[in-house]
Amino acid sequence: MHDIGIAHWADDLMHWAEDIDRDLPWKSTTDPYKIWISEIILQQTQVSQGKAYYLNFIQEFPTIEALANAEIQKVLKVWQGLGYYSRARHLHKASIFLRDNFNSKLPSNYTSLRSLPGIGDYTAGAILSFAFDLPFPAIDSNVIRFISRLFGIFNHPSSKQNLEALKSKIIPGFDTFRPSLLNQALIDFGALMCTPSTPKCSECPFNQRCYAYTHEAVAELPVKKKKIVKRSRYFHYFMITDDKNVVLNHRDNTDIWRGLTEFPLIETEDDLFDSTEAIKIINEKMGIHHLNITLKQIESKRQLLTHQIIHGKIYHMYVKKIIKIKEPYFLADRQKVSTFAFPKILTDCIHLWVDVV
DNA sequence: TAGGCGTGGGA
DNA sequence: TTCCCAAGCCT
Repeated sequence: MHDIGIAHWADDLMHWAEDIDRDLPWKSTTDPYKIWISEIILQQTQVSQGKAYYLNFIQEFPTIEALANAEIQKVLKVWQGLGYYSRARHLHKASIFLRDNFNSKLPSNYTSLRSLPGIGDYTAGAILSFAFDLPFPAIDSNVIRFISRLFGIFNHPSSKQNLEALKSKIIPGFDTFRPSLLNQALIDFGALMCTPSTPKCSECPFNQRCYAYTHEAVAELPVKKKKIVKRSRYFHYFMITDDKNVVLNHRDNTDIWRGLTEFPLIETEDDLFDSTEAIKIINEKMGIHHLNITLKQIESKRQLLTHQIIHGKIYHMYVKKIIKIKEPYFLADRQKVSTFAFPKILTDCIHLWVDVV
């Protein structure tokens, strides 16, 4: 492995960081709770997208207790549109555990933090260093990219060996620099200078020492993960309403958008769809018996997920008066609808109905 | 270890 | 359009 010596590169990194002032709301606090929330929100999420959610989240749930005492539905609602909803469920679950077992405080040791749902190696390091200034690395994709390029680390990206190699470069730096500052500098450098595409090599203080730059391997590092194969799925949603209510369903625990709310759904193998089949299901599974049922397609949307392409069609069906509905389906009026969290593919249609008075 | 989990933005 | 990837974690 390419070795340039810890003292000098960390020294230069910290010097670079002196001039950096990213005005981000979670940077001006040492409240472990707020740091925790910010780190969870920023997982696989760009700062530009997460910032507003962070501000809103800590306003809705200013403390661990407030979060623990909230309903999960409310937490998911605040999370709506951000994606990776297990983050919200884990936050809620962890906050309840902390309220009941840790006096509503985040622990300041690695083992306890790591045992909380949703907190992995990176987030534990981030909380320990940013909130408590303890010497733990916080190795996110920014840091992986920067350190891999600088030292020419070609390990398999998801191997334990790779993580250990990265750690071994960073940990000695804590002898000299405050963990919070060194970790922040590493992340900022990856985010602002050593970017994924077109990094600012010409103005980089390390360019003459950087393995990737000097070996023309910037594009090869960090080592890329295997390409994801996306599969297509075809969702047919039925927005069944009368003047007051709409029929809804909670998604179960075995698929995407777990815990979110949606319209009754039929999934098919392709885009083709038999409406007589749908009406049969509406009659039998929902118990809606109505003469002269007509379905009108009102929307066609495509939603790209990490592993799936959802081809969604939304049909509207107006029923003069929905008397009752079979489980697990349930009815919600306009006011109640706004308390549920919907996947992005449905939010426009929900507004279409809710906003019509 | 590999696959799965959302959404948005930029090249 | 399509692809990559973004302050990862869980199983």
